[in-house]
Amino acid sequence: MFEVLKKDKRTKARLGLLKTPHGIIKTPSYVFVGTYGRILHLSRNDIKNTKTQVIISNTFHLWDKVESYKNSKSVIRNELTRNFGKLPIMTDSGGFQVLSLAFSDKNKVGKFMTGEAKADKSYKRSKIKITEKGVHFLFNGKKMFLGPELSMKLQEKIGADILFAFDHITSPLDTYKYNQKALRLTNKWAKICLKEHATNQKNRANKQILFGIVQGGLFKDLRIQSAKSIGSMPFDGFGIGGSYTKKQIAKVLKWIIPHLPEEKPRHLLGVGKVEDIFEAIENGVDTFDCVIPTREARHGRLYTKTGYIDIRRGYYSKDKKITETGCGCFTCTKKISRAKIRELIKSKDRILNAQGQRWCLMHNMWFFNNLLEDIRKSIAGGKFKEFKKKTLTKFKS
RNA sequence: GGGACUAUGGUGAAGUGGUUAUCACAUCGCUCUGUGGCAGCGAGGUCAUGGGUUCGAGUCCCAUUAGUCCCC
Repeated sequence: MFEVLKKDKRTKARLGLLKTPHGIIKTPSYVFVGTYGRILHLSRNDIKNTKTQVIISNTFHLWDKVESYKNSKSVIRNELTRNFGKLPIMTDSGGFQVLSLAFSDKNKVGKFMTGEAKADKSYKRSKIKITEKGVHFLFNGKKMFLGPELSMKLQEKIGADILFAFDHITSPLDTYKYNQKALRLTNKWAKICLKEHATNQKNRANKQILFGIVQGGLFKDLRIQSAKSIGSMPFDGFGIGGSYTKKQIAKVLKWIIPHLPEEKPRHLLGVGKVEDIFEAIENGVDTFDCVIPTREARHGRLYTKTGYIDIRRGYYSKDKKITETGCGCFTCTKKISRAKIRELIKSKDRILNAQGQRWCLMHNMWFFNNLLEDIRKSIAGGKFKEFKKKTLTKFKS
């Protein structure tokens, strides 16, 4: 299922192949986010043009579909394949909603996650109730419940290639004691997920892959404890979860990675700025997903080797150059100028605006896929460190 | 020559005389890390100019200037 092709001599970076029922992922690889089972504004052909290898959708957001297609098998998987193309797909467990729904205001979640809201006492986990069995919460005025068994059942029906166990994420604002409690639940739920998963896979032709999730917040002993316990369970791979204040990702990874089995793949959940990618890979991460390339594309931020540009700025209104000279993305190859992209994305017309977003999406996704391709080459050539230094020196964030 | 109307950030508009002048678009700046639908947050006006009335004027009065329209 997972094959390590080469290990970097100076770092923990590694080159690998992650084999799934719907294709092989060359690792390290970026995983793009298609929460609702599609990438907004992109057709499967567009996605193909971005060299995307794998996409992650969200169980929580696809829940409705599972309900409505209760009796017809593989309908959702077929729909995902229709939207994404024939690609390996991951599904997140819905565990993250434990956090985001608890704070409902989406703008606050970010702050909550990065710990920037330390002084604000209104950040309380007040809108949900977490029990031994899972999480009770209100959504659109409806009382709902999601737990490990249900998450596994839903994920089985959605039909992704790689599934994640239902975990309990914490925030940098949570105390040691709270993290301890959360960790106990994550471990307990992990076992339930494994059991449920085994049952679900019995009659499946193409077995789905299941990743367990390491938690433990920003506490070294809890992280190590979690890596050891989750790492010793018979998962196919491991997700690394949590939320971090800026620049703590590498530190946490250094605690965890030594305690995870070498032969199994590791996925870092929700992280993916350019600098973070290098830190993650350097510390032994194989895949990672993040909304940054797609969300920022929709907001008009385009990535280049020297940093990003905010294409909506007036400065670009007469800029006839393509986004980046030498870029092989569909947008740049089609010679869509910065001025044109700006004109479209600034448009109040829905259709035109969507076209602008599409050009940006294709550029950014290609940019990140290309970067990862270069990283893979650098590991293959034994020059990862040099490539990291060269790239980050040039790239100004 | 006579009369009417208008004059508020870059643009277009709102503003019964009373705390830090409102909105949209544009501009500039910041943000986005297990997203979800033309993103969010923030900055820049002292209200054409000069006087006057008033405790207090963008808001009332006068003059000047500019523009639009009408009459001769």
